[in-house]
Amino acid sequence: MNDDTHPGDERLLEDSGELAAHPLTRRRLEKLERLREAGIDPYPVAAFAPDATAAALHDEYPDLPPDTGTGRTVRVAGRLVGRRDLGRLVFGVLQDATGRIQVFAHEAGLGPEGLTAFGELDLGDWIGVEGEVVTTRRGELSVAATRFVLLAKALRPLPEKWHGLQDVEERHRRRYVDLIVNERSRRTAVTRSLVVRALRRAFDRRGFLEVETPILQLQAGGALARPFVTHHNALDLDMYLRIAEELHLKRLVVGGIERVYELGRVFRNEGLSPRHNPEFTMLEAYLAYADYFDVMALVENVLVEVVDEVVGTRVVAYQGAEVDWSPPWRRVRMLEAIEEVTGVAFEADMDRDEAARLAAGLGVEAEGGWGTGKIVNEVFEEHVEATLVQPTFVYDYPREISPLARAHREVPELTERFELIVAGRELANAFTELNDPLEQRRRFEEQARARAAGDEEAHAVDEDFLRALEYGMPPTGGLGIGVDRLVMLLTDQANIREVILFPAMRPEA
RNA sequence: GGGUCGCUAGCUCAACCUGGCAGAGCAACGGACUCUUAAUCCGCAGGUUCAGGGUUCGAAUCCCUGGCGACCCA
Repeated sequence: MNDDTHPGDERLLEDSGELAAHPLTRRRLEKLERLREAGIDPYPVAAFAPDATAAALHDEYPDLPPDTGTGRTVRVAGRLVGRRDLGRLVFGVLQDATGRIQVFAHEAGLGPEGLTAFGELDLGDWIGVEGEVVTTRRGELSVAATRFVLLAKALRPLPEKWHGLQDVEERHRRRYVDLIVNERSRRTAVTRSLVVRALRRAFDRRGFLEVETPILQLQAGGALARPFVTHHNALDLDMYLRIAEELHLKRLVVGGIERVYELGRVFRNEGLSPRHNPEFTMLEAYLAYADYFDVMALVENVLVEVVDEVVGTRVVAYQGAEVDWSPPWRRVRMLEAIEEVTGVAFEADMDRDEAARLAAGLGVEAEGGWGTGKIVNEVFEEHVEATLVQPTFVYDYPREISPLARAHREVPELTERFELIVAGRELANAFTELNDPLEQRRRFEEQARARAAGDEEAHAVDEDFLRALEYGMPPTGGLGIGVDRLVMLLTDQANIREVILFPAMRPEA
């Protein structure tokens, strides 16, 4: 290597912008050009077909003694992430999708020119290596290269080999780099995929039909949240990104799909926080002939299956606590849970001002538009939710905050709704669905009044949904599971951005 | 929206409190080395200290404004 300029440099530099401006990347650009001059394509097509992976080799030869050959020739491919150059002998570290394997490069295998070329590779380059599976004198399983191929040249340097990429902002903005150098990020991404697969399998096995419903909607309903607005040019119409899957899935139950689910992205126009990303993944499922107790059993069974399949143990560490997913999970009525923690006994049919007075005693100031139900819910969220570490079904939620849930069979101010709380946060939300179209209309109208009074998260009246209910929806139980939160719980991640590969970020400065 | 903290070489971090030549390790570059495992050894190079403004003889450092991020609160 030297610093002489080479033919083509001028054009190269013009084409490559900031890469040419920095010495580290400029050297790589120059190397790229020299490869081309030497007739080597730095981005060849289908240049190499690997027939082995790092993990498979380690699995197959776990106990090979040091300094041993196997007589088996393999082709491995991946990114060069480490190199120890001893002159006439070079150790490389190849990282593929399954793990890492050492490459042993010496003259006996590659010849002098080949060895030199191997030494001139940059960390980050993709290569393919063919050679015998051996162990070195120190016992490291390696591929003793007899041939290697450059598969793709890397023009930017990798982060530090030991500490990796630590800067959280940079890890999220450059997830590709994060994944290259941070094992935990890769593991989290894999676990997420396993969780999603296990959820699908659990619902599929129970006879649920997976469907896809509109994300672009004329009206965003099914949850109490503000939607994103977008615009359809051809129709010259403002449209909304969905905030839930609920109303369409229940239309499908009306249509006779008795077990239905959707696992997809929903969008809520709210702030960023360690637990909120504006787009996140929700699984909603509906089953006919069921009530919320049936749904509790379903949620418990499904999630235990997922935990067993993905984690393998039922006690899972989360942020210093131990979450024991072993069923049965505790079940407690919301009002009882509040009394248990605060010592204050709210009643569902309590006068609104009395509820406000009790709440004030607990440091929760009721706003003007809040009724008893909303006040009670605030008290629960403020004082109780965070105390529920082990999986807990909290049930019988106030009607006021549950416009789509069926009224409680005994207490009219309540609904047959539950939330599953784990590690102090809501993981699932479910209810016996409200299928009385006239009652649903009244609930929508209550919401419309709240909306008119300034509550931007209040539910809008959805006439077509009401029309669907008017055709008759069977008794139905429904549920929603926050998939991102489930993944957080199973990967011990405190921040939702760690379980979303490309989390929402403000534009770079 | 408010508060606290952070942003220094490609990466990981010092120097900031107490203003006085901006440093180390890794990566890179030149060299040595046929069994390394964060290889080792010798040498060399690398900076818009997030941006802008202010104070000062002098600012990475102190002050102000802004940007991005983390955490807490709403």
